Amino acid sequence: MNPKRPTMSDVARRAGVSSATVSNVLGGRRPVSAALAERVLSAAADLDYYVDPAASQLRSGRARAACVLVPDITNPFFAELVGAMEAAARQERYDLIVASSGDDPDLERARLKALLAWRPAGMLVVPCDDVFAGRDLLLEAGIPFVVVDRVPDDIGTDAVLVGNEEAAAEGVRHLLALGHRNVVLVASKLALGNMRARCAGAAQAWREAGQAGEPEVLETGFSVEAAAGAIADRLRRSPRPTAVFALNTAVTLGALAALSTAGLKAPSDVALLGFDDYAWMRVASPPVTAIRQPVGAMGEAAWRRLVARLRGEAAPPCRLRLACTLEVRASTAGGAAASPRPVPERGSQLTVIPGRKT
Amino acid sequence: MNPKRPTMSDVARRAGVSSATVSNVLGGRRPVSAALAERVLSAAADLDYYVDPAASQLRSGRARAACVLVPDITNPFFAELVGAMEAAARQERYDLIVASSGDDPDLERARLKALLAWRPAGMLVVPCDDVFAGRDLLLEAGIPFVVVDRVPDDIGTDAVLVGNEEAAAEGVRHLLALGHRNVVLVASKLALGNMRARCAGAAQAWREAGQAGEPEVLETGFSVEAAAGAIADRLRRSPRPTAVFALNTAVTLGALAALSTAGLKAPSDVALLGFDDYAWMRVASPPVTAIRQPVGAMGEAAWRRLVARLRGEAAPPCRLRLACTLEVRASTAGGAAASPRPVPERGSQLTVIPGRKT
DNA sequence: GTGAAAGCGCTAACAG
DNA sequence: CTGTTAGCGCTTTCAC
Repeated sequence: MNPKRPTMSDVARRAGVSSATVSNVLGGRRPVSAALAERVLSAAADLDYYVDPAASQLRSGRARAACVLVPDITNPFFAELVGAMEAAARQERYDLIVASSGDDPDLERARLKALLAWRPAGMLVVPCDDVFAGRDLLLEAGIPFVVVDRVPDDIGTDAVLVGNEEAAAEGVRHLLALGHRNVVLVASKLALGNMRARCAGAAQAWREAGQAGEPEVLETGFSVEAAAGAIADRLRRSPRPTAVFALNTAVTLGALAALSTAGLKAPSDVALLGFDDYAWMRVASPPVTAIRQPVGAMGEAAWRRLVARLRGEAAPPCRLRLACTLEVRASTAGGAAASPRPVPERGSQLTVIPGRKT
Repeated sequence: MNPKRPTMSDVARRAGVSSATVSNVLGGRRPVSAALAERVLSAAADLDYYVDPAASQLRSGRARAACVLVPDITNPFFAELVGAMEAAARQERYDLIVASSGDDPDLERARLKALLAWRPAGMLVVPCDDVFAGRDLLLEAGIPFVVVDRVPDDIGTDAVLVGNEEAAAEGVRHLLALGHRNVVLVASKLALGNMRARCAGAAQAWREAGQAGEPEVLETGFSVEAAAGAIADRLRRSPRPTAVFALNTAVTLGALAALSTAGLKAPSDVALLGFDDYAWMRVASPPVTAIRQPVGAMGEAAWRRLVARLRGEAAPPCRLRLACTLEVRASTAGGAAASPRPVPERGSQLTVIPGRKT
């Protein structure tokens, strides 16, 4: 069909050397005289030749590819995460094979198998739940892997996540500072560890501020519509909360919809604090105060962790926790009179907490 | 390091057959007696064995992997496109290798080379511009490929895109029907064919409605901030347009920001018609009327086109054009009095226009 | 430094 | 139907 792609021996023939020499020049493993190297390189360029990574890996046993599995590449959060991972991997000349688990544990296992079949050097995974059904497949395969974002508590492996507790705590302190004493936390599903951690962090900050009890928690499910309905219902009951703290993007969208249907204005009627930070939050009316997760940094950090393992690092598993930042806008700050002062930095951007062996 | 992954001969030994038989059972290429097939399958299951696609492809010359190159996986539009492609590919047991070109023609070529090195069965590409610098690499490689979304006019290959002209025309007709006679079109960069096509479609609908001249066109660049600035400037000059038609997501966000800074309300002061359709548009105030692109359908269609070629279809190149739909919301419709009637279907969802040979 | 030859895991001929 | 054998494109001994 097509004029077959050139092979390494084509290059060798053209340069008048053996294929072993071509391999050594291109792979840079063993020294080759400058003269020959020159000839090989120009022959390769003439033929527009590049090494077949599959064949290379088959023979050498070393892969120059890694895999990424996320619950849903369609979700902008994961898309950005994958984008950052890809950029980082490219710099070290690794190719990335990406798959989605569709938030389904069975599919997660199936996709993991398909990915492992490629015999990648390593794997980056965002599990679809806290059980992480695919974990044993990874352990069996014996390749390094890093668990990202949704990290089971007992995971005995490298992990990269955000400081969910601290982020939620900062959000609650912000609301308390504005005088809110009747705050409702809105979570999608408390089955997700991230959601539980955010609720826990919020509750702790609440107590530490000397407040009685805990903020109320509303669990709405994943869809924007469901969240909108549940929040609207809650806003109609009294006592009406003075602030809504939405713990993910979908719920934040739901909260905006609920405010609109309930005919309430933020921040005058109810303050709104959201999670995740997207362009539309800056142009919403009012612009939405939100907790920004360092998505890109998470992707990069996960890749760096993986490469370290690929290079043979044998240190005990470690858990990287990246700090979120609070972006104060009008939905909490009270119109134009909002406090435009910068939010104080909370420690360093990157905290390393050693993980536990399993 | 790890207890080496089982190979096909491990399975053969365990089942007491030759590796060729294992291959035939697992690959289903040639008939095998039920008894042996049974033994092989259970041996494979015991060992948790799965075929190495790289080795398989090396020997057979047939790849069970395809590649996708998009400008930026971080962009929700492309993320959704890739998600749809992945889902479609998975159903036919193909793996997808995904890369981003970073909207840079040089990187596009480099990434294309890296992808082609895997000797994929085929390729799905969203070029980063209308030049499509990587085209020759694909032609050289001699594998089937489908160009998606940003399709050069003279492309002599399979292509999948939306009906940009028709979509923009429908948008303009909607605005005209609401009485708008002073409309400004806002494009990111007219260097992109999609943007030019949308302007052209809008202008044609304008003329066909018996209006004089053409709608004014504003070119703002890619960033939300730049768009916001340019649009705000324009809104301050007179005569102020009565409607703004934003031709992509970023510009739509920019338009919202501009309205806000200019202190204008949609639709009473200025109507706003956006492009692309995301959840936030439904909860914006006012909810944004927008042209929805059938992103998922595009991804699926592109995959189907590719598989057809992989199966050896030799028909002349074809250009699939999918229809967009207008989602009418409050930003154009005039508050609660908005016309909530369904938008009439414009022909079939899928139009096939034969491409030209190059 | 360089080349010849073996072999990674698999499938396609071919023999039986 | 099933087994034997060769070889895909590459890297790696091991000679020289």
